[in-house]
Amino acid sequence: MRNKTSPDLSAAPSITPGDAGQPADIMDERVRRSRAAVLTATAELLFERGYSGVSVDEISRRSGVAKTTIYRHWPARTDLLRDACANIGTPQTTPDLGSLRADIAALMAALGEALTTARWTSVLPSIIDAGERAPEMADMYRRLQQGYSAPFETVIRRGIARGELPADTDVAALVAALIGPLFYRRWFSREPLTEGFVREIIRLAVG
Amino acid sequence: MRNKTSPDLSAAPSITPGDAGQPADIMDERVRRSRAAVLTATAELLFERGYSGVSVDEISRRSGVAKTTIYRHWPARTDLLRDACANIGTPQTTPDLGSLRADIAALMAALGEALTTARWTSVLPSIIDAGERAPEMADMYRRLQQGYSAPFETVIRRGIARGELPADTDVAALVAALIGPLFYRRWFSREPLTEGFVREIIRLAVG
DNA sequence: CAGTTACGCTACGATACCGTATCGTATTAT
DNA sequence: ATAATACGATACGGTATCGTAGCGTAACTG
Repeated sequence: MRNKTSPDLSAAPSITPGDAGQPADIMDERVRRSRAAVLTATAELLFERGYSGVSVDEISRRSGVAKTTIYRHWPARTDLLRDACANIGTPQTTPDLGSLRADIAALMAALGEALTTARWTSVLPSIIDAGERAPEMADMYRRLQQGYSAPFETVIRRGIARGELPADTDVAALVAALIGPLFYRRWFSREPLTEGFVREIIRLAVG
Repeated sequence: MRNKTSPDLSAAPSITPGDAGQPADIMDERVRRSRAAVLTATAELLFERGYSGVSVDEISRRSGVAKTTIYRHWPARTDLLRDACANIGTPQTTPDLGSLRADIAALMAALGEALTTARWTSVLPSIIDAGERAPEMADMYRRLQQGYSAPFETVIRRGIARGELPADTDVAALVAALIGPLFYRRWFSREPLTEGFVREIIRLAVG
């Protein structure tokens, strides 16, 4: 009845790209296993070699999933890479500790920790590079980025509402003044990202 | 007498990598032309496709210089790319306008201008990506980076000497607080980098 | 002007990669 | 159990790399 070449995921309309239209618990067990193994191996390779250094053949070798099977799930290499990149990053939660200073301190400490320890930080430049030329990669990255900036915006807006910041505060600029220097240290100046440095940046921005 | 495969540059000891041991005015005219054409085409390709998207064959096509000639000048693709990358960027001068605020304003305006207009900004993520895995690319990038940060450090140190900043100012952190947010806007958040934004960042850092 | 030197061209060999086709087998759902 | 479905293995065809070899020609230098 159906096309024989691609796993059946048509029962529910496709929502996310890369054919994950079916909730994971209804999905055929074999499909779930293959997809997970492939995405894990892809992430691993991304960490090691960056976006442009990942090949489907190597993903197949590393994951133990046949290359043909990979192409049954993702129509092209770029679709697979987009899916894999969309799931990297350290999920951030929005603190609510009662004061702007405390919330900012918590967010900045978490960000500093992620930037110095998380493996995905080595991939990000290559993802941004891909986004410089591929609009759909830029879209995907935008969502990743907002996962980091949104909590900052939230706590800053709360701070404004509480009167801890002027009503005409430039929220986006303040976010940049907080996150920017940390990113700068990790990827551009490559100096050590210490707690003292983070404190100093906080002091300058909302001191 | 000599090896027939590689241009003769042995009269003076090699100083810079990628065989530019000979000053440009003593160099054989043909060598000078070839090197220049290749480096120009390479830079062009870097702007268009990023570090990992540049191939020697395409450089040869684009520059009109035979691939064999390219390999007579650079032993490997990576050496050529390193040379080409080392010359991108907008050379920065260190202002001396009498006050810290004026110097900072001048530097930040120039940086903001470069980040919004210069073509090399699209290549930088791929260079940083290369540096994440290749130490010699990281070294090359470090020199590029210092071209931007050094003028900031200079004017800040002068400001400290003048008493415009506390003697215990964390110079590196202040540089990060100034440059970081601008870099953040250009490559990470991709929001418009306006003069108002630059002013706000300056105000927060040295307000 | 003569000898040296750099260059262009073509042709390689080797490798890596993308994406597809085919066919038989194993697993899952019904 | 049985039919539907996903998977694995192998083998492709096509392209794009990297880097080298050989040979004739053009250009520069002294």
